[in-house]
Amino acid sequence: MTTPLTLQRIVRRLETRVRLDEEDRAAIHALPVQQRTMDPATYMVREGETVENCVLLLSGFAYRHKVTGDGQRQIMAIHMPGEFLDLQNSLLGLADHNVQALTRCEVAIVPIAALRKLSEDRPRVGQAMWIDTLVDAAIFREWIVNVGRRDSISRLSHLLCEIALRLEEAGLAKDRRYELPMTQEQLADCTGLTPVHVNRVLKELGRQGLIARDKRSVQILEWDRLQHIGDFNTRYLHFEAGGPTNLASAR
Amino acid sequence: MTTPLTLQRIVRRLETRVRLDEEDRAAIHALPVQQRTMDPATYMVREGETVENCVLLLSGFAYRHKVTGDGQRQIMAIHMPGEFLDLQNSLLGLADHNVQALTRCEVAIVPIAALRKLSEDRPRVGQAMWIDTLVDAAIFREWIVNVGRRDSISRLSHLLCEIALRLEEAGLAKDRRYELPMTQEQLADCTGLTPVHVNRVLKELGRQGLIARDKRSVQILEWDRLQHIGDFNTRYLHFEAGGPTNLASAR
DNA sequence: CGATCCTTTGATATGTTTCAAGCTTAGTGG
DNA sequence: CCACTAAGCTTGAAACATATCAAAGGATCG
Repeated sequence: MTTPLTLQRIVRRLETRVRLDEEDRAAIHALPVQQRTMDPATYMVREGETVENCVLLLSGFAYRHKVTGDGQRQIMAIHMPGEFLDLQNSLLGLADHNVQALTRCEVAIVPIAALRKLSEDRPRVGQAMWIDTLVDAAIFREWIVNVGRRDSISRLSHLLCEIALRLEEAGLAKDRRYELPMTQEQLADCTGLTPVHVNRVLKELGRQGLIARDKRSVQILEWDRLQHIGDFNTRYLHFEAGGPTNLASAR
Repeated sequence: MTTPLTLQRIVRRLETRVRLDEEDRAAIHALPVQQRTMDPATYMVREGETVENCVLLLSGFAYRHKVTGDGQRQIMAIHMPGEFLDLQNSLLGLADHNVQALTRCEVAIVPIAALRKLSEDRPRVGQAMWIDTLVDAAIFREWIVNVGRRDSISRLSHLLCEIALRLEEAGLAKDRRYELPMTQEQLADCTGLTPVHVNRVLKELGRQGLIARDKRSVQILEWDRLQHIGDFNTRYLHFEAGGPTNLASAR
């Protein structure tokens, strides 16, 4: 049941922001973990349901979203390998939004009760999980700004910058090139635009020589200009000092 | 230095979501607290600065915001008496947004270091503070939806509903009537609209008999319809079972 | 190799912004 | 207590960004 490799991953994730001691690590290694694979579009959490488990993404992408009364969807976050998905809902009873697999995903599943106990027995581990959710919240805030106050070109530029840096930070991309795991419709749902308009804006970014696309692959050709157009500043991502080393110009 | 009354308030706030024992309470009462009054528009936290203190709002209103590169402002949250203001920034090093007094405020100030230690010594208190920030995050998410996918009438209706319920939950308003602590420009900054348009929409809500305004006072005349127009559902506020008793129709 | 999902493009419609000016209210000093 | 000022509210007309509608062209996968 316990798969050492995935627990190793949890330890690594938590240790990026808080120093843990041997006992902390041991407690994490004692967690009951189950590993699973999920097909694209599988729901990991559904709005209105009680959350029993917490999911750690081992591979693949997932996203949070809500659907409005008239059926429009808004994506509130995208998640990449190494990130916790359900600390957000875990301590709050009923889930207030959906979490869904974007691509095929491998996940580690931990019962909430175990995490809750862990956070009581090993306060520093609890603090690390808390900080993890605070970084999520910082990104939510930036998205409010993005969607509330920037025009369509800035919005998409901002999103492309964020994804690039988060992927690089996670060691999943480099040289400002990556495989975008989303359709244009999903990009639209991230930015509060229509798919049609996303298409036009992406074309425009290409025409201006800022990015190059080939199918789902994105290459940022002019990082500084794209960052400027997207009004993008890394502060809200709260990378540790160090961060993606090859992106000095980004900070 | 320690003012028992304000500490009492912290205990009450934290106890709404996690059961605390005597030792937990004692530890909270041992916190070094300073009380202060702040004029409207005073900055409590400034983007880019290190956060040394955590502020609990005792009276008055405050708000979180960022300013974009071209000088537009987006408000990401408004806070009312009884709420913690800086748990969000506290554990993350540099603040990624501003927190400012909306009205004259009385606040209790606690050094971050003390809170950090408290959360290690008394894990359940740490958990309570964590949950507090998770509720903030839930509200951030709903605001992304509001600003991203609802039209101007829904957006403002939604905001008016949220403020009404949060005030009532805090015992600061009843019968769906309250004093709105914001100018129309600030409402615009909450909803990603222009002040001019906020004005027109408020007029429209009045014309439709949904609300009545007199200066800053707002009375919601038709709760059910306003809630419907605003696509408003309380789930994301994560009130405890019970909640504002006189608002059965709201849940 | 047909079917489905995704992307692209054009024409038109619309909600919201922008600009500009007048009006009201609250606060301040003479 | 009035006059003055600044801040906030209200209204109208024109401009603009983005949405909507519609249809065709690619890609992907069983």
